[in-house]
Amino acid sequence: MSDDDSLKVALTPSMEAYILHWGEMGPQWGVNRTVAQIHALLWIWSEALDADTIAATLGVARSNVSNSLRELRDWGLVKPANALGRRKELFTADKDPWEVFLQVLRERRKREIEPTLKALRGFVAMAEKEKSPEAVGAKKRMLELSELMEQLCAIHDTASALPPALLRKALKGGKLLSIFKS
Amino acid sequence: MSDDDSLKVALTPSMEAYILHWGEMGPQWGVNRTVAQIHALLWIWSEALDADTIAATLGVARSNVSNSLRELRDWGLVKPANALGRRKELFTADKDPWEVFLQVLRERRKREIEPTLKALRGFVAMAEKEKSPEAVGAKKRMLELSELMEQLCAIHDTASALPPALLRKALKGGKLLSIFKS
DNA sequence: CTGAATTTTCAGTAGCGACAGAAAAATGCA
DNA sequence: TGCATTTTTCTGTCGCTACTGAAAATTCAG
Repeated sequence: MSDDDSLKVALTPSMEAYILHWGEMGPQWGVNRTVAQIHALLWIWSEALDADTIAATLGVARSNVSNSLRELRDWGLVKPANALGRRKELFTADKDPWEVFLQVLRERRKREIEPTLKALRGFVAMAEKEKSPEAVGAKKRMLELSELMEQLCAIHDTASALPPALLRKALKGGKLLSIFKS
Repeated sequence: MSDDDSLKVALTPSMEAYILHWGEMGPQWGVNRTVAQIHALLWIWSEALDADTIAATLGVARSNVSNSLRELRDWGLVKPANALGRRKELFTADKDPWEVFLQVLRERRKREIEPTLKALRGFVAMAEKEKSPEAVGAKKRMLELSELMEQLCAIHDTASALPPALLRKALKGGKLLSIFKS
């Protein structure tokens, strides 16, 4: 706590606890601690914050904040808020949990699922030339896996084509669940 | 490739490519490269393999395989196959992509979602005592987030209560998608 | 019970990513 | 256009995790 306290934002205990917890979760979701903490801070704090304030509040280097903010922008989770009359840039995060969730889903699909699916199809093509029994079984499995991924993508496509409000309502109301039971 | 080649299993090019790719994906899903590679190998290979063979095939230390296999057993992704008359233990992975996917879902829920949900409820309780406008907004958001997680858990519960075959059929047939459109 | 085969644990190492701090670049007001 | 403010890039360090190889423990045949 040797930082410039004058910039710090006054976190309540619950906010601090939340930010710390989120920071621990981050690594398991493919972003590092600082990135996750910054997102947590911007998500929980109503007003937009500038980079220096974030750095002071979280007790990390200014440069670290700069890099982390870029990553969050690449993820589509943080956007610049225009600073009326302010010199410093301000940043905010979308506050709607569903939007955040769906955005992470979109991004992970783009970054991981799609490339893997493409690679998988390549492997299947490669396996066409391989005639051993082992190779035949492997090819079959790789094909099944790619089909699974395609199905998941199709579900995602349909769901994300809907107006968000409708999607949320459908899931909340348990209407979705009924389909499984019929 | 200075290992004992005599134990190695003969991977086709497509298998090798698949294992390498999976190894790269692993870290983004919360397991390290070796763990992911071993799972890929056991998944793609029809017969059960012993630890030494795995080590030789992947070119990693025997002890590394031992630890990784334990982790995979903890994830419920690999199980010992009884070695009829063999001294060495053999291991296999479930070959069904859907089963693997659902198992990962189950496990991640148990390890990450549930504890976070519990923590979140604690934070909300903590926030009850905090009366500033900022704290009120934060509490509201944390509550919304916990509700989102509860809904996702409910969907997961319903889906996993079904016989697997039925679930797969529902998803494949696109029946699921229709609910969104109505 | 003894000793070989096998697995697990342990301690040390190496490599990689996160991070801080300094230097460079960019921005925008006078 | 010059200068102060702010942001980004760059370089080096630190810490952590994955990994190896060796030692310890376990298992099992004879």
